[in-house]
Amino acid sequence: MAIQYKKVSDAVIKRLPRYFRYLAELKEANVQRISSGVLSEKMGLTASQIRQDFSCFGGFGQQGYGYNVESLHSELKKILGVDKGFNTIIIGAGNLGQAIANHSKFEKRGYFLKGIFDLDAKIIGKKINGLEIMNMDSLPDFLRKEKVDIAIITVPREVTAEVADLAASLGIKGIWNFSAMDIKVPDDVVVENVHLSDSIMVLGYRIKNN
Amino acid sequence: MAIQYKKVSDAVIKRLPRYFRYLAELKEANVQRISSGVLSEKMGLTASQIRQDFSCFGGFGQQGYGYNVESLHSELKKILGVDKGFNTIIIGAGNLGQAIANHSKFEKRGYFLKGIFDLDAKIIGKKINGLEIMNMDSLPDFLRKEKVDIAIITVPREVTAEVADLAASLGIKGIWNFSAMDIKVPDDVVVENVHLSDSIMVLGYRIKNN
DNA sequence: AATTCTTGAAATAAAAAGTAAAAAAATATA
DNA sequence: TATATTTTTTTACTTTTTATTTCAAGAATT
Repeated sequence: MAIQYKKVSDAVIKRLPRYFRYLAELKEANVQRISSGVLSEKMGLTASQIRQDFSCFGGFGQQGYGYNVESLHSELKKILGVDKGFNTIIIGAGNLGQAIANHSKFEKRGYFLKGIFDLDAKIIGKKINGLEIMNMDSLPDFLRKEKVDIAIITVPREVTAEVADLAASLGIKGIWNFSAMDIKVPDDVVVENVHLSDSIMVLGYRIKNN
Repeated sequence: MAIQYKKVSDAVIKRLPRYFRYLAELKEANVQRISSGVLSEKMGLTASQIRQDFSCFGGFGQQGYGYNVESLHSELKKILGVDKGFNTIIIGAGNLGQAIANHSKFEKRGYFLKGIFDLDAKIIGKKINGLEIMNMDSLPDFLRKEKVDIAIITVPREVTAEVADLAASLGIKGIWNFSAMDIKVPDDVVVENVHLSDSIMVLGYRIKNN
């Protein structure tokens, strides 16, 4: 694990994927080095903020030179855990669950889909992106055999709590929650919410008040 | 438009949909009134924060009584614009676009899908949730005829900027951006990002550092 | 060798967010 | 009706978080 001297602030953490995206772009464009000043213009941040952000994780830059794009990109990869990758399962093979399962980009970026589960007998057995939808009943056995880090929960509201509890009790480390509902699990399980309906409501509010 | 004396902070705005959800639940359960204290326990916030949040938009409560669930819910509805609703279109009818189009909950909550557009000749004409996927070419005409507030952009990275510019130039007021890319549009267009890959990376980071 | 860049770290400043508490208003109770 | 209680509203305060500035030191370039 990366050495971390003090707690990194939330704002910084949320910027990391964005840095990662820009670095990937620069790498793509065969840019070898970049200074915080140039990057700041590209990203609409201040140079000093960028330097401070990176310095939370150690000194990746070099005075008089800037940052090496390739190596900064791979540092970010490590920080985000994308280098080793994460195993995932999807629970809930509805529209959204299937869309995520089909989203090949996630595989490329180190999030490996190992299984898809649902309760609906009508779709169990159906293949999505090469994986058969399995019965929820087989989830405990499955998780005992496979090491899975992340459960992607795309089930209806009503069963969300139950599913989250189950996943947590089976040793899942993180939940990516797409249900319009708050999840309560022990502290050793991390929850990241994607509340789509909340998100569009915020958009609506901002449109009204813009 | 609701009277707004001073700028409401971002943190408050982001909590509004959550309040809205909880109020809906209470209404569902036929709860008539609720005090900030009781609500705070339910939601894991302090009573004082809840009162302060609501007071940004005017006094909806009554001393000695608390908040009337029904009327607070409908106030929130107005604040979020859900009462009048928003017309939307989806640009990009891939996996994610189709999943969103099929997500009937949005309709119920005041986001009305008026059209789906794509470039891919193979899927143009196909019906999703009762709407035919239209050719991007017809977008300008379509937007001249229909009053559309929100463009939901679910196209590949490469065309995101172009599509966003187009939508903005045609009078769209808000963009719900699902592309893993930052969008730059004039200030009269609001952008709300749902960067799924950013979100899962943050989850990964947190798992590693939990 | 001198000059120019550019980082990293510490200190500072600013902003945002949350908490607390007094004042006011309505309700409930006796 | 008077009084006690509840609970909001509003303002002020505190804390936390976030961002900026400054500057010494190191590296590259000329």
